[in-house]
Amino acid sequence: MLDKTFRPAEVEARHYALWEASGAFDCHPDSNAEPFCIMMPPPNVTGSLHMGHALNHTLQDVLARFERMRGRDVLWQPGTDHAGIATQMVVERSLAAEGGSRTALGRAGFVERVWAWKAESGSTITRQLRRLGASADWRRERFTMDEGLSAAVRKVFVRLHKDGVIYRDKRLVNWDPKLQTAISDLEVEQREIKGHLWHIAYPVEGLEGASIPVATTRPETMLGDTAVAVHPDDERYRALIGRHAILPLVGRRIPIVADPYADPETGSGAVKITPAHDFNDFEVARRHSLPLINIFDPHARLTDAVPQPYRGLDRFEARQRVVADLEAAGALLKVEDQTHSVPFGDRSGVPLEPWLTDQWYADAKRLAAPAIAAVEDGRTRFVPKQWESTYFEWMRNIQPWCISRQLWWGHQIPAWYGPDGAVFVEESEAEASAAAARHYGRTVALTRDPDVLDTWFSSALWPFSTLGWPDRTKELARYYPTDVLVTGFDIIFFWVARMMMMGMHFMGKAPFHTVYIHALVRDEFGQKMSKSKGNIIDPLVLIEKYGADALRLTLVAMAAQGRDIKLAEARVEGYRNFATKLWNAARFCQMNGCTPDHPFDPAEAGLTINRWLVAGVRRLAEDATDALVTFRFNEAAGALYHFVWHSFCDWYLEMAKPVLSGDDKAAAEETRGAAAWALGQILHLLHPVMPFVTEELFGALGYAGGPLITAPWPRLQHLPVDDAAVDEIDWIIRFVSTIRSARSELNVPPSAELDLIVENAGAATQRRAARHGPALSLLARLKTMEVTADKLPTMPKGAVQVVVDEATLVIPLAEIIDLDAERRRLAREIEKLESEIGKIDRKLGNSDFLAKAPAEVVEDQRERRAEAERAQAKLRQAAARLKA
RNA sequence: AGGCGCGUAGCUCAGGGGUAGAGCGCUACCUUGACACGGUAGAGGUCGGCGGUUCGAAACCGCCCGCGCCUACCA
Repeated sequence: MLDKTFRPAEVEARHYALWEASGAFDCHPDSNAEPFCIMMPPPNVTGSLHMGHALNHTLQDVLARFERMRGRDVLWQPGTDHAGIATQMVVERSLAAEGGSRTALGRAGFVERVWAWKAESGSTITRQLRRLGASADWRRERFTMDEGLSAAVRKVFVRLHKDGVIYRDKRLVNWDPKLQTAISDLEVEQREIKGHLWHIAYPVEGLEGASIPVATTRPETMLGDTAVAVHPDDERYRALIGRHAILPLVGRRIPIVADPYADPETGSGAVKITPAHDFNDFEVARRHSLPLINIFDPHARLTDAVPQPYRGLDRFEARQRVVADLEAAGALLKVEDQTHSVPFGDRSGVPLEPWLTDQWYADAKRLAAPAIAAVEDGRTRFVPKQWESTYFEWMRNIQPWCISRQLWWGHQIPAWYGPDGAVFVEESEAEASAAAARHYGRTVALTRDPDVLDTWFSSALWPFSTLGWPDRTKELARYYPTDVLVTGFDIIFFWVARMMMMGMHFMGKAPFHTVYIHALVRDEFGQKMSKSKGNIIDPLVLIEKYGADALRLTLVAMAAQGRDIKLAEARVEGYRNFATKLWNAARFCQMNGCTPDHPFDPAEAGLTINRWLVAGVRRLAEDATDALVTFRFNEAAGALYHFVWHSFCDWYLEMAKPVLSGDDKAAAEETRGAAAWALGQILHLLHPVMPFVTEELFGALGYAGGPLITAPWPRLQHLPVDDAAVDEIDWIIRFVSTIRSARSELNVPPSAELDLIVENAGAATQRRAARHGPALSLLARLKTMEVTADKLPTMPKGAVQVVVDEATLVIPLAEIIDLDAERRRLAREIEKLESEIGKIDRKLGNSDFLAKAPAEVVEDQRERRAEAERAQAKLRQAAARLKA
């Protein structure tokens, strides 16, 4: 016998281990089944499970389990990402804690240390994904720095270099002075900062006492100025164009140039040009052949290129010093408060410096073109569709991708330099040496480029590198292109776009047919979860408290397309209650012999309730299937929740009770089989969302063909939908609800059993009442029920009258009834119907409505009016009889 | 500045040209042999505002207001 409540912890561990050991998660490359492949977005190896992971992997697991049950050969390819910067920072921090440092260890020692860290701590996240129930094929788990994947990276780099897509260039990059590395545009986080706008007077050479005012938010950069620009049409400064200004504090002669970049409306209209430390200024300098003066070292401290007093100062100290000196020199015109955005490193959290360095770039524009086309013509579609415009917007304006990083942890760039700086890009040192020997005509010593690649470079290859590329493996042929990618919108640019580009370039096909973009999980007030706000909800805590199924159902039920999820713990609790409800429904079935050993043919059900049940289950299966196929996860969850609770438990099992304990043995037997069948179908349909509780119940009730994880998905389209049975049960629900409502409003004690008279009963009502007497009595708490086609000649004293269809239900309540309450109730009902009739009359009185609305809509309104009027007449009559 | 999304019950949200929905919360009653993590019945809404299209708009279109996010720029 099942316990009174479901206890998830023990069940989850047991079933997960069984599933994994039984090979249920395994793909079958040799099978004849149609493949279905999902590439898991590899979580950072440093990661631990957060709500975003929980949502992302729940949705993937729902799809994987659904398609597996539908008979597809599912490969859900798992793995982790080496996460260059993040991992290097983690290991550096732990080194620092023990008094060591990266530089003290040296490169080889440090990398070894990171691998040791990975061996010890790198499986945290995958262990946690298992807790969630993720049914990935863990045998195939990959890591972006595995040898195979690393070989793929080298091959891609070399090929793209030979194709001219990858090249080396000296230009401004976003430099992170804390991490000491370049980063890509995407890793820049703009933050609004309250700062100042300093207006500085630059004296003009040859014009005694004249100066040109410039305005800046970064006064320290003036030390690197090499020009002042004004707009060519700006009357105020036209006379100064071609002259020179004398840079205060430095004394350098710098030209005053005309350039449309200078906006007369902004600042003073004259803009200082610091080409080595500003992206716009760099372009201006290029147009005017201005010199570049690099005033920062890699730590963003001032170099020897600035006057003596400032050398070696940190950029923030330098600012104070420069402002003070300008003021002392009388060159500071004014200072205004100004809010402006400042670029910060998303990992380091410090302001970035545009800095001139040699880096490796990928010509993303070239790679983007086929990737754009693939989405334009629908080879890859985004769900929801509006994300396609986000993708297009970025891809069509894509900038060169800086792919080198000055780190130690990552894929070292396969480029070697000869003694004269000639570069040899090859997949191995031996090949590079050979190429160099050919180039120089002799063997030379080569130096390898110390940089590593952007982490996203290797994840861009994930859809094919994990399948064995560049080898032509069976898996690659079978599972690429993959079916659906499930991910968050925050990495469309970082990852999705780059996989599209690399997939098109190297495989000739887009890596997925569908990209399903889900929302962000926020706290219950809509705030982004963050450590600093302290509003993080830990999925593992929720799993422990409510079970993985409850968390999964919550996330799935709230995963409406295109909307963020505001998660409150109360929601998880509510869905945990659903798991308990399901559990108890199964317990009821078990206690009443509604078990699968009782045969039932759903196509041949005899009893009305069972025919109704079959129709309901069939529709549920269709709805759930449709919803999952179209990624409407929330609708699938909603349909399942509603059917199980409000159809199966609230009505079916209640109506089944008198049958199960009744005298009709055949009816009881059929109902036992029907309940068991329906519960079995429900367990199948719920399994992708709630794998643990369904698997447990499936086993505990003795269903055959387990485990459920590999059981076939219900296909019930062939089953009958008996409209007459549906109408009949709807009538029962109306009948019972009407009586309950009256009882409640008149404060009839729930325990009181009533003697009911149904008068004016038509043929259908008489037949239905006769067939469902026991159920009606139980559900409406009746002692006796008398049904007559006639109208009662006299009303029993103190009788309540309610209307169901054509019949009037007369409930004698002489001892119990509160006559005033009953009068008020009737008046209220009549009033309600009156307003409804009024509404319909306004429509029917509109000749345009009659002329132009579809006939069935008009007819429907007429019927509704007639019905309302009939009910109202009966209630009026009842009110009259009550008085008498 | 541009783009995208959102505004529906106290809260969190579905829905979507013809009866206004769910969960939670709230109120009353009920420990009835599956379930109090439960049952029954209820209260609660001019669907952000203004126009337009339509026989009919909460839904479609336009504008406005408010909120959120993304991208770009900011001397």
